[in-house]
Amino acid sequence: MAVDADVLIDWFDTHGRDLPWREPECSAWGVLVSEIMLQQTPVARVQPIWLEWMARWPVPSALAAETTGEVVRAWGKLGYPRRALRLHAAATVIAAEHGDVVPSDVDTLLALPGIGAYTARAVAAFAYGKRAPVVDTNVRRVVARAVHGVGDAGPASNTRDMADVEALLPAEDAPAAKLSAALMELGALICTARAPRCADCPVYDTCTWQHNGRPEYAGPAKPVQKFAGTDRQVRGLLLDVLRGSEGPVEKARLDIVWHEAGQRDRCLDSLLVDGLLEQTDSGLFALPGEH
DNA sequence: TATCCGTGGCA
DNA sequence: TTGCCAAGGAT
Repeated sequence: MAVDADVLIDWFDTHGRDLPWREPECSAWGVLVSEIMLQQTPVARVQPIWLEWMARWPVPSALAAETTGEVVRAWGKLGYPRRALRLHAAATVIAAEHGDVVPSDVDTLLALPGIGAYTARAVAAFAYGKRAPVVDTNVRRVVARAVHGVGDAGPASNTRDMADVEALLPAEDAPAAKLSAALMELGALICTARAPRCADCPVYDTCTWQHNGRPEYAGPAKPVQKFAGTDRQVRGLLLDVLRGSEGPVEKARLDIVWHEAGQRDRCLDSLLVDGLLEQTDSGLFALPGEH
C-alpha cells in the first residue's frame, strides 16, 4: 500500500496547519468561501481577506445583498476576480433556493456557479465530513509520486484522477474526509513541487517514487503561462484603477495604464462583458452597482 | 482538451 | 532577473 490512511491521518493531526476554515466551528459557508478564494491563490494571501469576509458576510444571504461592485472591491488583489462574481452568484442561489444553507450534496454543489469537480467535493468533505475524492494539484502530485512512482503528475484527467484517489479512501465518511485533507496538506507541506521534503514524509517507507529512486518527471512539458503583456495583465491594471477609486472614473484615467489602445479597449470591453465593470449614463466607468 | 482568466513570492 | 508555482473553473 503506497499510502497508509492511518499513518497519514496521524501525521495530519500532528503537523496540519491551524487554518481558520479548519476550525470545528467554521460554517459550511466559511468553508465554501475559503475554497473559492484558494483556487490558484496561496493561503497566506487568502487568510486576511477570508477573515474580513466572514466578519462582514457571515451567511450567504448577507453577501447576496451586496452589489457585485462592492464584492469585487472586497476581493482586493486575490486575482481572478470573476471568482468574486461567481461566489456572489452562488450565494444568491443558496439564499434563494437552499434556505441560506450551503448544499452538502456534490451534484447540487456542482450546479452552483464557480463550483467545479474539486470545490464541490472539497465542500462535501471538509464542511460536511463526507467521503468524496478531493483532487487538487497537491493531491495529483502526491498520487503521481506515492502511488504511480513518477516525479510529477501529467496532464489532468478528471475521471482517472478521481478514481485513483477514491481507491485510497477509507470506507467510512469521517476518516475518508480526514484523509482527503491530509493528502492535500502533505502535498502542500512535504510533497511539494520543488524540493520535496522527503526526509520528513510520513509515507516515506511506502512511497513508490522513493522505491523507484525518485526519477525525474518524464511526461509532456507543462505549458507555461505568460503574464507580462497579456490581456490578463491589462485587465488587472484597468480593474485596479476602479478598486482604488471611490466612484466612477473617466476613460482618460483608464487610458494611462496601458499604452496600446487596441488591446486596452478590447480588455475594457471584456471587463464590461464579464460584469466586472459598468459604464454610467454619462460615459464614466465604475464597479457594478457603484454609481 | 487546450486556453484563458490575476497576482505576487521565491529561487 | 526570469520563470515557476499557488486548494480550479468555464468554455
